Amino acid sequence: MKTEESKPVDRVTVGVMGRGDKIKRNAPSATVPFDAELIAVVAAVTARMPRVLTLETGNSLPSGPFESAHRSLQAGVRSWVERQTHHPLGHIEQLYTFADRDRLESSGPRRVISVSYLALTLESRRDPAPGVGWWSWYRYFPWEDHRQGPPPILGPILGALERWAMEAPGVPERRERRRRYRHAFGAGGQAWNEEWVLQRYELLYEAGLIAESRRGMEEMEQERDAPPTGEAMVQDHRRILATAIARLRAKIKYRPVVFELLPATFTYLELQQAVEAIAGLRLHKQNFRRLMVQQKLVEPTEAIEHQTGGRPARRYRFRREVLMEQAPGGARLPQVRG
Amino acid sequence: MKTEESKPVDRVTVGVMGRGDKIKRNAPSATVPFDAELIAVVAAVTARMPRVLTLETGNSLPSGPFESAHRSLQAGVRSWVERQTHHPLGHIEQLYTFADRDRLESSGPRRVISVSYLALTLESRRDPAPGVGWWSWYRYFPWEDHRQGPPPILGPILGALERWAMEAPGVPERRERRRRYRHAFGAGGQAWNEEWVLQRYELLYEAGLIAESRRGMEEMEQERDAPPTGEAMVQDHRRILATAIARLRAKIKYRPVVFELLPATFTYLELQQAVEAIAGLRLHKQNFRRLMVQQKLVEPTEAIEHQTGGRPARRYRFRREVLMEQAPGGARLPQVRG
DNA sequence: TCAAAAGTGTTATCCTTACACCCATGT
DNA sequence: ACATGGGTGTAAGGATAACACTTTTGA
Repeated sequence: MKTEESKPVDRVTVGVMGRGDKIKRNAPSATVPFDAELIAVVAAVTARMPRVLTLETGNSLPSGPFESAHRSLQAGVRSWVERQTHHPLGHIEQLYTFADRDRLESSGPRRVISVSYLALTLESRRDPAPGVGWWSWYRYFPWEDHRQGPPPILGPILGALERWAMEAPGVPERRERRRRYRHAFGAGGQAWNEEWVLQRYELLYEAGLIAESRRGMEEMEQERDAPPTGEAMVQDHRRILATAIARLRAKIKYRPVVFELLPATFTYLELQQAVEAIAGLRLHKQNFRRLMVQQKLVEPTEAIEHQTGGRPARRYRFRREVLMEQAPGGARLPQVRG
Repeated sequence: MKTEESKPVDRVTVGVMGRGDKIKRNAPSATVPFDAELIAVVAAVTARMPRVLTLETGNSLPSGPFESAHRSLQAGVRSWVERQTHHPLGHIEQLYTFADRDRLESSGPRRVISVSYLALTLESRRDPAPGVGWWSWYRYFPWEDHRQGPPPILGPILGALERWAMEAPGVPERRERRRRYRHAFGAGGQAWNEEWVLQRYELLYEAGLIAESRRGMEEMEQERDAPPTGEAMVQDHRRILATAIARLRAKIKYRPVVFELLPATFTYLELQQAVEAIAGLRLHKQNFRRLMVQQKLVEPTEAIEHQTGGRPARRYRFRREVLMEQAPGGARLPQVRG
């Protein structure tokens, strides 16, 4: 897996250069130009499931080249998603940019720079294009949904990771591998941290338990006893999805982004269930409410929802003003006043 | 939330498309290729000042084209910074990617994709290249340093912003402009939020108070009574610096990144002053200490510092283990246990 | 001796967590 | 009637903010 390494490159050119000489900033390079690709993770929550908008019946994310007609990267993303899926986007934010090393194209090796985005919307099913659909996140990451407690798939996965740890050459390596997987997956008495989606995916990848990692290696057989580790995606799209999930799970805690995934009004339970779907965790009802009340995130409407299966519930709306207000979550610095 | 259906449908795909049909993803585009540029904000804290590593005696950030020889974007950034400044980098993270619209080059219009990075290091002055140097952040953003209370420059700036607000065509526009600048700058009874560096810069830019915004408009004279708004930089480098400062000010609150800016051991005061330099705020001594103690971020060493100007102080070291431990700051979700 | 900074303690308040319990409705 | 979810109250414990104060050095 290409992970950006942190070892300094040894290529250090030392030269003598005066103030007048222009340092070559932004000089048109003699190197090959790049293709720029835009990739979108479009997320929604429907029927208590977090979902992602896909092409090719679930095998890839909407994506396409950045073109000169696009006014900006964001505009390009919007354009591609709408063209490919007929779905207009609302809230959108940049995720990450990475450069594949020498992706091969018919016209020879070309490097591609990929800029990924995360968009939050409501699922809409009017006029979808062929092959376009919404799939649960947990189809691709079945070990990430802990709403009903640790999912059954986790046992076999931990077993396979333990075997992987034992395969390591030396004793310290074995210990290190075990420490890492237990830490990432909350095994061995440690707590599950729902934000570490990417770390878990990369660990599985490194352990050869992810289908994508076996690509290219011709006819490498499935490891004996390898557990199922979710549906694969084209290229590294699943990795990008993991990045998006991690980002959203982290962000939901300190910015009011859930509301982008909800209709204009909603009950407390719907709100809580949206957060639960994203975090993959069950939350405490009363305290969740109190949190909303106390942070003044919502205000009541006149509407009452009767399709609750119990007592009718008031519908609330997001207080848009909070976006303008102070306090982006917890100010963890003990400021001195005066 | 949509409640019409209660069955957890896991998949909603409309349309007929086999796995074999290919949607045109990543098709080699007929559009112009791009140059990719890497830009680095290299930050350090020395003598109670947050500093940035610059070229051209303070006018630009280290940058250069991404080349085919680079193994990754990060490797490219490291390579350029070391080549241009002879400074090796430690901690590094991606900031943002943007695409300029049609930057003009000698060979005609070409689009450039810029990927910016933030690096944290210790200042070192061995063998600096000519024109290379470290400058205080606040040379570029003099309104951002509130460690001695609101800086004197803030008065004239608010005055100019008020004039800008009054210039607006209609009454509601005037009101809106006033609301925006007061909100961003903590004027009119509102609190200063040190994280909103980029918003403040962009507001000044929009108001025509930033030198960079007057570029290209030929011989547009300095507005009468326009206050000094810091040193300018080449292109949009100052904007990138604003993004970096904002990011660092936010991140320092929930991730232990300050330690990347400090030597291996340090006193509490040095630690506090580094945070103060970055945040541009004074912090409460005792409570700051308590925060460090309680979060177990540091551990004492045997060393005692005598050059304190007062009672000697113990030197501490960062507990690297915390990076591996739980709790990424505040878990703002009331999880249910069991 | 005094300035300067290190370092300790105490209090009131607020936030978080965890329980316990009642309310209103549809079936 | 009862299951289901809506909605309220309260008490313990921990974190935070704001003070007040003592200690130890160098100059």
